[in-house]
Amino acid sequence: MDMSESARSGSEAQQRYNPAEIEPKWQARWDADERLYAAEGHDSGKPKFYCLEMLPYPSGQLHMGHVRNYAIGDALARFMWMRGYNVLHPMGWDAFGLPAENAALKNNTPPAEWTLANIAAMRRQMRRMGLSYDWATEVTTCLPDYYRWNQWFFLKMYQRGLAYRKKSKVNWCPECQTVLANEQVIDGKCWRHEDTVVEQRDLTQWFLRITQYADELLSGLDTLEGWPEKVRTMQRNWIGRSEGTAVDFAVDGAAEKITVFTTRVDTIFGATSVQLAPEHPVARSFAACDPALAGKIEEMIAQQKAAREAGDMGAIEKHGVATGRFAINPYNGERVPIWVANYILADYGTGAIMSVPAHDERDFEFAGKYGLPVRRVIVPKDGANGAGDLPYTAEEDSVLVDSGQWTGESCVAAQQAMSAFAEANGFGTATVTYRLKDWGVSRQRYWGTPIPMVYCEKGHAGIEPGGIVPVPESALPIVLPAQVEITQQGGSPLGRVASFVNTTCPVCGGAARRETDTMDTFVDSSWYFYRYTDSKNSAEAFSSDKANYWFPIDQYIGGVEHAILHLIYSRFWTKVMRDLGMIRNDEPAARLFTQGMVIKDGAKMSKSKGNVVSPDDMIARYGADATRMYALFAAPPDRDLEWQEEGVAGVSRFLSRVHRLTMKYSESAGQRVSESATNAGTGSAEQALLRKLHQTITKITMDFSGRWHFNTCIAAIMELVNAIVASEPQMDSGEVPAAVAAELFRNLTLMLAPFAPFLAAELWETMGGEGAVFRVSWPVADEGLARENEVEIPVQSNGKLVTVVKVPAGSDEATIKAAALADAKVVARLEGKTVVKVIVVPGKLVNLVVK
RNA sequence: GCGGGUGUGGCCAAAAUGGCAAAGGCGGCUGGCUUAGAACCAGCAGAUUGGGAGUUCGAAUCUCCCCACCCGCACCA
Repeated sequence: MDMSESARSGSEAQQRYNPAEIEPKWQARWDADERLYAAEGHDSGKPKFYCLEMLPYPSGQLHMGHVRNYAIGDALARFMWMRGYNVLHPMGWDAFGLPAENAALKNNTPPAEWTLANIAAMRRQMRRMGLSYDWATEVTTCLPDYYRWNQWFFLKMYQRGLAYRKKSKVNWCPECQTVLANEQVIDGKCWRHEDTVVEQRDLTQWFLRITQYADELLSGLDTLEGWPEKVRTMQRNWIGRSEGTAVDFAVDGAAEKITVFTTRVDTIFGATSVQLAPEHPVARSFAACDPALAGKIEEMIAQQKAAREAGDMGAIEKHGVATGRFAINPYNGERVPIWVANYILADYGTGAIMSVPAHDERDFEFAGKYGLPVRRVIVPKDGANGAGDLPYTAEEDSVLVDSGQWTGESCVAAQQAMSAFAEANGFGTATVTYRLKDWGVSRQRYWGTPIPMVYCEKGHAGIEPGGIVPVPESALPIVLPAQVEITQQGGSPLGRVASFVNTTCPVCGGAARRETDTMDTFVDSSWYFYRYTDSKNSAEAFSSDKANYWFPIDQYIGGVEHAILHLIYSRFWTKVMRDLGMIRNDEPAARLFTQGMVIKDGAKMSKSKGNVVSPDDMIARYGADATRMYALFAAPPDRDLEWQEEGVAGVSRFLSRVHRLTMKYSESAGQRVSESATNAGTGSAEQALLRKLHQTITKITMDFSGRWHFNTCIAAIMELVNAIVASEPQMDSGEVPAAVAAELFRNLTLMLAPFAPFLAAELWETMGGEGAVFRVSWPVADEGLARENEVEIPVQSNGKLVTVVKVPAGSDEATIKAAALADAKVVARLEGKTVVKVIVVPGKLVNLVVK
């Protein structure tokens, strides 16, 4: 009652919290100050901190996933500034890609225009959110000053044999009208069109030799301790390294041979057939003189295609057909039948296997179905001969039987010995196979980086007619023509631009045609974070000095959906740049954080589900501070977050409470704290408040350095504010001195700054604080003030609470025990019983074990 | 099938190393202020932590089994 009166009788300073007023005011000031969020030079004397969020595709609209991602990064960047770091916090645009072409078709707007307008709109939204980006370092991947370096890298890779062209079976998305990399095919569907089945086509395409780095990409994962284990596991699986042996089987009565890949060469004496993929060349050659077989193989291929299109490869039953031909096992000269089977993958290993039913689940099943013999050649070391059920797949503590000269050896030893034997006798070799394939980067699209290659029509010395000639570096960038008719069919749109296609050979000066495919947009995002360190450089992609200062990224933040695609390409690119001598780091990011999804009504927000919440609406209704703070408060950042508008309203209410309190006490809060608060009086209310304050500082500081449970940080701030509210009478009466109030509100504002920067800036100014609030030093907890001087010790009897006794903080075991046993309730409880044992945990509890 | 994650009041969620039957928010309820509502303010109620067993003086926390949901990978030789 006093309170509302004083609130009403208060001055203008007592206005209500109105984010619609204070946020634009601060935004205007921040926008006008280019140096505000600028990183300092290498000589700043401060430790560096590179805080990075994944750059968005400029669709034109920020969504809640972005808001969450950027709220996390922004809180961290501001905190690190307050901790005295030199922070690089950039933002950019992953601006090439198909949506711009689709929009062009739909609205008849050129992709460039559409994209740049979207970027402007989203930049505006980011500024409205108060995100602390250094816009001077902004990178836009669709501009020639950026993509010329894609071209430059491509040339470097070509020189080193890392970029090459080959004809192969590729994934084709009929919707995108372009090929896709393996990583971009999800369950047989396009990563952008989850209902579109990806087809297989034979095309000549450009590839980047990522497999050359397969081993390093794999072993490097072990060094990435700051990455989520989940992501590392996903990448390990994706790379799919597998050690084994390639063994040549001669085809009986023919010159051909079949090379099989096996990880269990030790079981080869148990091989009872050889199985070929339907597409295997030897299968084809058999089919050529066997129409019945040819028919069956065609059927198999057709069935597989149908299954893939139905997205249901698992449902297809394993089946095969005997070719009537035989292969010779080179270890024992045995003739085994050659089959063609639908479950053998043409593009893994050699597309052919030896089938060992006794020691492989799948071979066992297949042999059972077709009555192929099962021959046991491995037994447990200590078990009786032939003991145990088949298939027997263990390798540990197992030995070979019926395996010629290797009989009696352990599996592991035999694998090595038998590989060596094959090598020595010229019919095999130890081999490593990867699931990872080279990265197909050609796209038959317009809106991407032109591949800097031409085809010399007549050819010249060393180049056959139509041969590949790289464009010289001095001719870069190859600029994307502006006037292009975008259509949905008929190959790359660039192919129809005569002025682009027709050129001259840079070597012989004769007629030449330009490559009309463009690069996969994942090329753009593979190295953009290096460009941030030197985004205006027109002489090189970036200066090594600058990159070496800022890299590795100290914290990278983004969605887990990029665990394979973007994050494996980026790691590859980093290693290539290192080998080019441009950087020293082996990995792009020391720490990676993958935030959870934003969910609404139990499902991921999506237009098709109609459950999208617009950030603009939220900001208009509750303000940017409340919106972003809610995104941090509603769940730990790594978990999925259910968007509940009432929750945003709750955060908004909390902020207005902070505003009201700070305004009410702003005069005292504005006083310089002339004497150290540790010398303040000893009133219990003020002590309690100061204790709470310093406990809160400790907690938040800890959370920022470790696990980032911002939800609990914010909850802790709420607790502090609740405690202040509860002590309002004491503050009004002066029982809590003004100096203490000043200490409280000053620190409250500082702690709020990473989460609600607009309000923090406003309150800081009101209190007469100097400079930008997020460049003030982060508060340091005073342990003496945080410590309780008296602690409550629960006393249990057999684990059940009996009472609570108060003892001075730091009391020793004996004191606590004595206090507990002296308590009236305890005495009553113990009547007629025997205390068997007393457990005292100093500072924690007392547990009496009684009978 | 394999790998990873999650399960705490009506809802979102918190609880280093096991230690007061469990923070904070939303929602609900009561009261104040209001012509009334909104907003605001004061206060209240509400959970034996998916199920079961075990270890322990003591378990949301450790172990084992089971259930549910989610996310990766999936005929990889």
